[in-house]
Amino acid sequence: MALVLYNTLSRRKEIFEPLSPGQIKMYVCGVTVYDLSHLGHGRAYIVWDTVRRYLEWRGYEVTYVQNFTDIDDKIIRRAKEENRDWREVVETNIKAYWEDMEALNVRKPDITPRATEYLPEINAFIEGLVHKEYAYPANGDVYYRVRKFPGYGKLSGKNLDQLRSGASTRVEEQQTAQKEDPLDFALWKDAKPGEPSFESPFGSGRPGWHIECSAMVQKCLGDTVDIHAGGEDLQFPHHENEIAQSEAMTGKPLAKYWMHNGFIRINSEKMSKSLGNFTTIRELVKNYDPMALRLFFLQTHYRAPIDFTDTALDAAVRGWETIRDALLFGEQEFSNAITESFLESPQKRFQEAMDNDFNTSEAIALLFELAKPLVTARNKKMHGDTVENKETLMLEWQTLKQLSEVLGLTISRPGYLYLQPGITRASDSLKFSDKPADSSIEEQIVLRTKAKAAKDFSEADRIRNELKAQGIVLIDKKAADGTLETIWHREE
RNA sequence: GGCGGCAUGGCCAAGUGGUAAGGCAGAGGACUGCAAAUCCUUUACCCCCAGUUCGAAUCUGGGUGCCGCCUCCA
Repeated sequence: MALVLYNTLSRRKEIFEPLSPGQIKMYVCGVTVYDLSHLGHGRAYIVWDTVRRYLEWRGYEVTYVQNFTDIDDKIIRRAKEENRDWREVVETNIKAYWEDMEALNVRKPDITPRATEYLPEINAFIEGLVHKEYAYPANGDVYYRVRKFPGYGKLSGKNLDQLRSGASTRVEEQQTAQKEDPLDFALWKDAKPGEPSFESPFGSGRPGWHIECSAMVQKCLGDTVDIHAGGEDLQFPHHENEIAQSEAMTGKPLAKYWMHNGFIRINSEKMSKSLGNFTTIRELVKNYDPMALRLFFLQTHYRAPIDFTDTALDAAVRGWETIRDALLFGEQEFSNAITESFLESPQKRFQEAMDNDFNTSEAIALLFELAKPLVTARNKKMHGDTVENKETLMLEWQTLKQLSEVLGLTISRPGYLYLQPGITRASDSLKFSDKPADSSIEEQIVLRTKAKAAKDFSEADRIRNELKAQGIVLIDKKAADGTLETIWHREE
């Protein structure tokens, strides 16, 4: 079975064949670090992280490069507003980015180039384009001559004459005046007074956004990469411009496959700052398990839009609890007896799902299938019953664990056990079985049992709630001999 | 105005020619003093119309609705 993925360039699903066997060069457009990362960034990098993890699981050696745009108008503006040095703004936000991604279990890229670290490459790139007459200097700026590149629009399906009408009204007057064509875009921007600037053959200034990526892709990965990915909004103009720059320069395709992730919506509207419906990752992670968020994003196909609502998120939280409980149960029951055995059928179906353009929805359905018997066994144990079919359960757990990790779904608190190993019973006869683990809990259970016998249910419930507040959950059940007994376990 | 995408049960969401995965929620039953615990059972003809086909949620045409891009943006 072959891996198939949707290529934005052809607008079709294509069989994936890397440029060189077994190896994949992957470039993902990163963030502009002028602010904290929001949910949309979270989704994007969870998606690409999952793609990377899956490709590696599939046996490929992946080189994953993701840049930071660390010089740009918004960074300069933010620095001014906060009366800070722009470099400080950059460092603060990069640090925050790493923290957020770590919480979401997004692995670090192999290489994380920053625009300002690649100025020699950027300058050389621009010079090359000027030399080939794909670019021209104008009053300290340098622009790309869009009409010179025949393939312009091939990624986004736009054509130049359609674009023209819209563009003319939106570009600043001054800029328009010095451009040969309103659609031409800046490769280098002339320094303005009081703004950070860098020396270059074109005078002092700073690079345009699009050229950074072209230069960094080439330097880090070469002329052609296997996968170039980013948010769907980057399709035009960013990726279109990258293609124009890089392909004009090298004469080779910039990327074999172009992939784009869908956006997040809030109440069916695009999430954006101007609409004020903007949530940062760290804000959300305060209240929700990051893995629930990850599950939430991966339950929807990566190209589809996601409507972000409280009810949908709550559902994901509950869903994650199921998988988490299954993982924890296995951890508790079987961690001493780990073998490298897995169930082949679920693995195979998992691969088939993921091979089909990364169908994480189907893959997650499989995770739930594996989790279900584990959770049932867990519940049985919680109710004092014995766990049967341990061999099968262990295989299910190991398979679940393995496949969950491919999706980046792991328990973030190591050593954290959901169920206390010992379960103590308090029967109606007030005699305890098993080893007493905590006498004060047992005393409470005895008191509650007495209260129940006296039909003082409010007192019985009071005791139960008090223990519950301490994480002790009581369950009444009928024992084998027909009498009632109370068993307890500790949660979290 | 140009280009593109989507429309599946209460909510979310797979499924791309053969009689609808999964999650969440709900309902009924068991158990219980009650139950937030657990167990069992259970809930869809896939926006509308026409067509192709032995057969369509899945293909074609038309319609309706929603959304995105065309400007910095994951």
